[in-house]
Amino acid sequence: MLTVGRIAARTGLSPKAVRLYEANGLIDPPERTAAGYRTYTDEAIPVLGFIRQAQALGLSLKEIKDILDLQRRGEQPCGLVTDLLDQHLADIDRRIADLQALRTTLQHARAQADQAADRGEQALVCRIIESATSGEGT
Amino acid sequence: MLTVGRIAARTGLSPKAVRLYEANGLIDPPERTAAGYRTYTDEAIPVLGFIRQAQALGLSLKEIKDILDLQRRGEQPCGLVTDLLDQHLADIDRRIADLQALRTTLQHARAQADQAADRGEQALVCRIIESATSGEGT
DNA sequence: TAAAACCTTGCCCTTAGGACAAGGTCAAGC
DNA sequence: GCTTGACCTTGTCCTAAGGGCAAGGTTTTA
Repeated sequence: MLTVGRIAARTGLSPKAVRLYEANGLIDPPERTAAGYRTYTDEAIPVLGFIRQAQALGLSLKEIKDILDLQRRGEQPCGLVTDLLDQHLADIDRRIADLQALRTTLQHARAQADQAADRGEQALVCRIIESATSGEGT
Repeated sequence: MLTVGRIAARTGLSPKAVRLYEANGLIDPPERTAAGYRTYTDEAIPVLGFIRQAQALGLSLKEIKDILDLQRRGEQPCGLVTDLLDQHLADIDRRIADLQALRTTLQHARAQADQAADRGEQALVCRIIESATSGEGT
């Protein structure tokens, strides 16, 4: 009997995650035993694998659901998928740039630390942070 | 009267954020008017500015609180600050590397899209995602 | 004096589950 | 047949850092 724990183990997910995908409409609710246990068929395995892949590409559960919904309605989701991939690519570029700017700011702040340590200075809290004049968050 | 809205505007924060910092112990609870309005003194302004700076460097509220607690106890927080900065620097390097790997994977997946579009293929959902064989999350 | 603009607390919402509780159920061994 | 351990069920609370809204009280301005 392919219970939630077993199918989770087979797809590298946690049982909780599998139930969450069901609750969020990414996978169809499986049959239940008389006692209420979820019983999956092998058909569910590749769908869960797909979800894992898509998540690894940075897609959110909602985006993955939209893709799966399209496909379940018999439409070809490739257009949506390419759009999403393009968006995420642009987003990742932005985030990399932000992190690199932050890295520079942090390094600058860190460099002040040693100098300040020598002089035993202190400003409001620690000159190290206050001297970091321009920093954009993630 | 320096109300929460005014001090928030003066420090570039939202009133909600200022109240949150108070609830989380980053700033001291200010005096209240008879009606219960928070009334700040000018002394609170640089502290809020410090919080903003530290956040811009990627520190969490909890980390910032630890720094401020040290300082309020009269100890010099520079040691903690340098430790935190070093940790965040290493963390940022990891995240940049992860994002760059993800970017490569995404680009690979995206490149498949156009080819698949030509052939009108479809796999489980869309070959685009399933062909992205190795992808590590953020 | 009346209305606009501000303040108060409290609650629900966001992501993608993790941890835990209380209780029911299945599989194995004796 | 029965026990025990491993598994399942639902439900709740928790994460970070607030945003948004509601109901109601206050201050300020016209």
